[in-house]
Amino acid sequence: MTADNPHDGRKVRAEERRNKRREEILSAARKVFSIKGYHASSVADILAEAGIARGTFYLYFPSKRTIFDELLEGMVSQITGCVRRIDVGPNTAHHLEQMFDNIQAVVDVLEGNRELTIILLREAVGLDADFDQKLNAFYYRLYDMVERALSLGQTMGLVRPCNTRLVSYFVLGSVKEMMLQLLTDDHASGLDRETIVREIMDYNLRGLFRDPTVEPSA
Amino acid sequence: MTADNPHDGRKVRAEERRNKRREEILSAARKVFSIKGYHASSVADILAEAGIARGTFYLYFPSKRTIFDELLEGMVSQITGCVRRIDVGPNTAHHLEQMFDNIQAVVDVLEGNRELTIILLREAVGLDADFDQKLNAFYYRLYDMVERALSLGQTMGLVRPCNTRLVSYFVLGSVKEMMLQLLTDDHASGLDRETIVREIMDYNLRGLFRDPTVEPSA
Amino acid sequence: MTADNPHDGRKVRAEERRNKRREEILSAARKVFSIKGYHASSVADILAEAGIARGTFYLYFPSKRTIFDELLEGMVSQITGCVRRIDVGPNTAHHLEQMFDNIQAVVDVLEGNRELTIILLREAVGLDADFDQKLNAFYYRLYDMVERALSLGQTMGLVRPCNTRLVSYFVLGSVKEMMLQLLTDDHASGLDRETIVREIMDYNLRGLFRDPTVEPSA
Amino acid sequence: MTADNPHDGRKVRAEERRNKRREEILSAARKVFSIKGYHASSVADILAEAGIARGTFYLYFPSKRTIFDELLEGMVSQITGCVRRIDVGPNTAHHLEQMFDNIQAVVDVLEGNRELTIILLREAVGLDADFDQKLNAFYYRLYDMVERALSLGQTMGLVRPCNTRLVSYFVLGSVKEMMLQLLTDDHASGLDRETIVREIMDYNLRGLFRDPTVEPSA
DNA sequence: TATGAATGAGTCTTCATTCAT
DNA sequence: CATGAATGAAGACTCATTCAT
Repeated sequence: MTADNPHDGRKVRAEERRNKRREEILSAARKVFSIKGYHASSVADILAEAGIARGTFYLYFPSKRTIFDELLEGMVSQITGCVRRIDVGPNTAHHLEQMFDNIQAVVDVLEGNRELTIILLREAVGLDADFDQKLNAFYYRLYDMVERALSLGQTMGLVRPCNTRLVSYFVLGSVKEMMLQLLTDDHASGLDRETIVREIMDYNLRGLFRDPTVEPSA
Repeated sequence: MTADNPHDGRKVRAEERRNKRREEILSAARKVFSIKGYHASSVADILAEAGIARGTFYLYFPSKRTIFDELLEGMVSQITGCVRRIDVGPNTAHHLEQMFDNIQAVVDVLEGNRELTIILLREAVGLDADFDQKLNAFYYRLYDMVERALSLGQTMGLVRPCNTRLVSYFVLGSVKEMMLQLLTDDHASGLDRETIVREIMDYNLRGLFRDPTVEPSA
Repeated sequence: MTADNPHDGRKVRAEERRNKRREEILSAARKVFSIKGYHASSVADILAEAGIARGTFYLYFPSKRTIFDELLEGMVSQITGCVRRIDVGPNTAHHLEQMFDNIQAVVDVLEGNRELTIILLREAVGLDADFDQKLNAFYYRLYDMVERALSLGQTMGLVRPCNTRLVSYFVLGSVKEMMLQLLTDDHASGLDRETIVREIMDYNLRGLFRDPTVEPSA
Repeated sequence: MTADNPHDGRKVRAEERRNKRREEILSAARKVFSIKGYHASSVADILAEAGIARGTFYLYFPSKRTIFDELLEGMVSQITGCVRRIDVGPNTAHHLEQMFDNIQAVVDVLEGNRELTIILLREAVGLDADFDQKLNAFYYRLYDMVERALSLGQTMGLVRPCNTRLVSYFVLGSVKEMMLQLLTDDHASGLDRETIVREIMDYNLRGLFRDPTVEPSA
């Protein structure tokens, strides 16, 4: 059971090599998908990018579709994972900070996974009913988080009266569109993360706060 | 010269029948594409939906791709056509009204073409370089319109200082996301157009206006 | 029964119109086939050339294949019809004259039906087993005529000993190739019929005659 | 560096297998095309003949057209390659021998590639402008060789005055027709190569030589 | 008789997946 | 484990022929 068991050691190293290979293929697929899109990308493209043989691919992934799923699942869980539920506290600033942190975290993840983000925002829709379902579930979860935050804010008198469901669409939609354009258009980038997040906050909060005297962005 | 010339009459009726058939096929394609997406839809699906034979399809449209293009082009031109450039006048209310009218017009078009809107918002990306180009051109045009309106608003002291490009992404993104969700989710609809437009205006304007005392929604 | 029976007259005129139409279509098909070849020619091409509707074509000919057959049959019977069996007479010159006349007649027919000749020589092979059969029958008949003439010539001591079958291939082959090239290449034409026939005679006879002192071409 | 390097060995054997398979498919296509002709042959026919799956075909050849081209190109280059330009020497016999060798070589190639010859002589015309071009270029080259040989012969006083272009058509035409008939008709074969070549020589030379006392065939 | 819209069998080609080596 | 040749289902498109008007 100890690590110095030669049998286990071999196993471990084999496992490591296998994982390394897996990652290489995933990486190649990520690149290919983000450039050409799911449908325009062939398994052959991934093979070429990864420098492996056809059979090898299917040794690690059961299908083209599966590897795409896995890439997106990873992205989805990263995003879901980086968002923290707003902690109900006594003072406003605290909530704002949490919201700010959340947005910043999400933007960080998106920017840090340029390729996956592009895939998620452009290609991950309309593949088939199965996948649409999954993706919808993901987005619903995000909508719900935003919606609950809004409701909470309304209860606390921080957020003006509004249809929270609709506004949750607005909030996520505005972020999605901006991120996609920023990552896609070469001449649209060049903005630092700070600016981006502040613009998001300003845009959203000034529209959401009942009390216009609050100044969210320092 | 009169319409009751039998020859002309026959011609006219033939033309009518032809257009009717074309519309039927377009309609079938619209439905199929909006449900299954471009790639998952086969010409056979369209034939089945339209109740016609293979050859008939190609009698009216040269390819699967072409009919898809035509559907989207129609949608794009409807949207582009219903938007009026904001007329620069002396008083704020006037501008707001114009903006309101524009948004209302767009929302009307989108709601009136549920299937096409779904296609436009979900599927019309990543098909191929050619089409992406066209679609980008369309969105750029919209971005520019919004951006120019924002700049004008800033000049006139109505709009707070902001990165107008980024904010144009926000504005369109929020509307796109909301419309897609509204048209896609069965339980999310049920909102009347009035409410939707007012929410859009509130959400956007309260974030954009420098003077928070303005009350855009009556 | 007389021609002035109004009913018969109408019938006759109808028959005439019908034949005229038939000829127009045949003519259009001839042109189209000779330019684009059988396979590259579509029924639509013929319709366009003839200025008729799809259905009309099938009112006169049961299929694309049939009209092609008919064109070639016409050509074949013209050729077969213009060749006269060599009349066995006592003197050589007479035979030569007959041969000369035959060749001249064939060349006349071929030159007078440029389009059909091209079709016959280029396209009328490899269509399908059925047609190949027919065409072979036609050529066999020609081979046989030449072969019998050669045998006769040998019996009469005019033709040198040779494999008459092989030589019949040579004779027809040389004429076929030349005609095709002459009709096909624009810069190869310009030769008058006289020259062509004399060259054919010289080429063939000087090789076939045992007695080299004979001077076939005047 | 030696051949028994296991890696190289495997590579070499793989290459061999690939070539073998290629040849099998080529062979199947050759057979199918020579029997049914290009247009009447479907890729499915070739697959059935070769005993392979659809995909396999396209693994070795990009299209039906391509494999046909390759077959003919091979035949064309074999023919072109086996013909030697007549070497200008002082005595007649020498020239005749060279001519004889050339004809013999061509006949050998044609007889040794029965199927390809049939394809070349029957089908390789009227496929499309592209291919007709190629084939014409090939024939023009042959015509030119014959024509130049004739001109040379005329200069040397060996060949009687004649239109060398026309006669080059005669010469090639006679050989083409005979070969096609010989290879196509089952009952027409049975002649040995010697006889065939001698008949060709006799037929052509006795018509071309000014001096009829020359006896080309021993 | 003439029309031309409709038909659908037939073909080529692609590409994700399998499997023997 | 790795390989890449082989597979064959699936899909787009053509065009000769039919038939209702």
